[in-house]
Amino acid sequence: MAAPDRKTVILETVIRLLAEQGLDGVTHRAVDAAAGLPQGSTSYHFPRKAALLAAAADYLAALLGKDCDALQVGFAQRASDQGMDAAIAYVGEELVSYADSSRHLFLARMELTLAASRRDELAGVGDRLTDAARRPIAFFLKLISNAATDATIDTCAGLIDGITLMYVTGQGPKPTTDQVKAVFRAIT
Amino acid sequence: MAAPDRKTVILETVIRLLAEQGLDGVTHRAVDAAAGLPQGSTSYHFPRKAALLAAAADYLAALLGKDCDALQVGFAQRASDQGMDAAIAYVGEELVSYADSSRHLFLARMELTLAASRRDELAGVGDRLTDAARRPIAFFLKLISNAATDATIDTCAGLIDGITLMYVTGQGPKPTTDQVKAVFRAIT
DNA sequence: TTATATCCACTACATATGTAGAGATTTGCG
DNA sequence: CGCAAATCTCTACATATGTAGTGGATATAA
Repeated sequence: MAAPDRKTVILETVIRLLAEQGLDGVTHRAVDAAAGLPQGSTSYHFPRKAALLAAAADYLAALLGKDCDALQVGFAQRASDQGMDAAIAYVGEELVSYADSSRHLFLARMELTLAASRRDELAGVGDRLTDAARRPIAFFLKLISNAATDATIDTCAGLIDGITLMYVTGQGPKPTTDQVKAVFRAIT
Repeated sequence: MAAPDRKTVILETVIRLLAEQGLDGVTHRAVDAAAGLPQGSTSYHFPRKAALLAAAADYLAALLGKDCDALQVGFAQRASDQGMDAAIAYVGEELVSYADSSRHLFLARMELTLAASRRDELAGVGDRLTDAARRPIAFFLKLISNAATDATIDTCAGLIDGITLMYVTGQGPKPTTDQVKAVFRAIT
């Protein structure tokens, strides 16, 4: 944590603002203020707004990647300590509790995915984010089922995102591990 | 179609802009221009931007309601003409083809739901939209299964939204009727 | 018809925003 | 140290945006 890089501070603030205020809450000045940096800092490091958003998306994808790595490490530990079943249960629990623990990461991803789907300057950003979000799903899918094609993974990732979105926006109940497992089994 | 009401033209344009450009593409002047109305028209009818968005959301909810009504009428016709199985198949097909036919309605709903979840001025908007989107899901669910609780309907609506969102943003494959049915069966 | 209220087109203005640039400051390195 | 390069802070400016106001057109009712 010692002396966090300026750009990193900015990108983390962008992700937080995306989650809290949406795309139009992200302005150069708003980022400066929210990060406690002097006005002009964000403009200096990311003069183009599209580049700022693209950089934030890549940073977000990296964060998602780290979470997925941690998940796999946690799985491996439990698999050797408590056996396969407990390890699988752990991954399932982590996936659903992720809706709470990483609410802002999820919301930021939704904002960026939506924006990327219609803004040419953000071409590719959506794919990188989706790929990062797919990884833990694919991991879990392969744990509980042997037959997991790309199409199946896509579908499951979409399903998980959907119930998470409804939950996170206050429009639906919190997903449960059993539901997730049932859905996965139904698809595969 | 004769002499469409000014406010209606404006609200339809807002929904189109929401889908095409997102929340930050919706400004009073942009709506005027996209609707081919003189500058100031949108400002006159909806001075507050929050009121403009709320009105657009209610209009969108009404559109979704009409589509659902049409779905139920279509179902009733086919049920008497071709029997129950064909009627159920029809509803299932309509639900998945909706991702294409009403792409812009779906995207606008996502934008508004996301915005409503964090902006106090839009309180209630998200609920009305979600309720409208839930209706056809609930209808289909009750057709293919007898046991359909509110929680089940919520979950299924979220699942459908998720795969639709991934498809519509170019991040996933097009959902199929079989998948939808399988998911519904798994949940109920 | 006239009176009246609504609807409409246009203009005005304060603020917010993206972007650029000019100095000041810090950092890396011989 | 001394100097060059990178980094930072601040200011400036053209445009975009939300919002208000001002007449004129139009419809409606007595």
